[in-house]
Amino acid sequence: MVKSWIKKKDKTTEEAILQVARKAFTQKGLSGARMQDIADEAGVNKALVHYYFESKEKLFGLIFDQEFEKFFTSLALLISADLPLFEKIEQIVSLDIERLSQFPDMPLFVINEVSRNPEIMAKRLKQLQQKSVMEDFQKQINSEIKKGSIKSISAEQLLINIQSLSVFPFIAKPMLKKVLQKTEKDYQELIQVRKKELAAFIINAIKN
Amino acid sequence: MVKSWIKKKDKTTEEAILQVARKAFTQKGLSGARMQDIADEAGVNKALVHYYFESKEKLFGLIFDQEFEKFFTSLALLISADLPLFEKIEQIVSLDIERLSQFPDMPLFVINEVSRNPEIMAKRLKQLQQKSVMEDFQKQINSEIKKGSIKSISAEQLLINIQSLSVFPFIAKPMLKKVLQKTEKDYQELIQVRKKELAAFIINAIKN
DNA sequence: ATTATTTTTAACCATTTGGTTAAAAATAAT
DNA sequence: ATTATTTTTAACCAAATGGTTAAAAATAAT
Repeated sequence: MVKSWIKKKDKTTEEAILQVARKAFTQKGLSGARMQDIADEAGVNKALVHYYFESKEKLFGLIFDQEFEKFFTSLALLISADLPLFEKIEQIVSLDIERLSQFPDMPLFVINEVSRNPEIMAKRLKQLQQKSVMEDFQKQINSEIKKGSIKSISAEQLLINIQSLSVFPFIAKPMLKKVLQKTEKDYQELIQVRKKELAAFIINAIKN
Repeated sequence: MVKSWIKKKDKTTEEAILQVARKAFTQKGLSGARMQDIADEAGVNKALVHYYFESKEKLFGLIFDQEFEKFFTSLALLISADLPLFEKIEQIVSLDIERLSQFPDMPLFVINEVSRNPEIMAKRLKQLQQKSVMEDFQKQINSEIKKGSIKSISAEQLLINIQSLSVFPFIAKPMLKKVLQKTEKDYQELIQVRKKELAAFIINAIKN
């Protein structure tokens, strides 16, 4: 419990715990993760974990916030950015797949914990929640539909489609790997192919 | 522990437990579900749950098998069925969304537990694992590509795309509901719209 | 009716789990 | 150097958890 009026020399212990805890929670979930395991893997006494983070729920909450933000940060900005639609789709797909490659455990973790306890999101929604984001995107799409450059579709359905196609292969990776009998290397290759082909797939689906 | 050489009069108790256990496991996962809760909700003593199903793992295994089968049954058949490609896509999407509407907790449960323990799938893969299913599908697609009726795509990528678009909105439902600020009714309506539009979206994406 | 078998329960048990406490060790302030 | 403060630990604790046991209740067989 760092007293703020005292300058602390290093946060390495606290950070080490947080890092280990993130791995534990994202891989095993709130109920599956064990405080003792977190302490052990961080090489500290369990009481120290409580000393820094009070309770399992508080620690979990911290990590959830960070992972949740990873999910939506920059995505919200991109959705309502001032970019040609097709280019925007390309950038969203590209951003998604890069982000997901970097944090592969994140989406299943967030989805899981929101499913288990939907209230957890309440406070955390800031950007996407702002109506203007989806409204602006809808306007852009309506304009394209009117121009006749794309088929009729709602902003929501299009956004769900993009996120489905980007996120699902990461969420279902262990299952898909087995079903399609892929090695890790094979599967990563498959993802790289997706990164190239996905935007075109989506654009073809809506363009006239 | 029903002795098989004796005819048993009713399976209602065993079935009641199984039903309650399914709900518990699909909603809370293996580590989140509690044997005591299952017993309580089924209105029986906890020892009786063990009497019928031995251990938590065994009970979980039973339910996983059943849910896992829901995920793939009839899908494997459809994929390699002798149907025109576009019609096949329509039927797969239709089957998926009906199945998912009926068992909304199933996909996240299966994906989760496979992620937590990939070995769990090993024994359970029968149909899709048979190479002929994906091979037949690939042949059909190759034939269409050669004819020039669709763009180049691998059977695997197309299958992943279809499943992503169908399954993700169910997996991420609590999150999407909050983000898009939908009531339960709104969201179900959104799913119904998808059921109509999704096949066309996919077909447009690949057709020349 | 009596016996055998199956189903169900209450009472336990050992282990795990999140969490606390008091003291020790390390570090900083004076 | 001494004191104050922060960091870390060992030893606990109560509750929860999966599981067991022996006996009772219910049902079936004779």
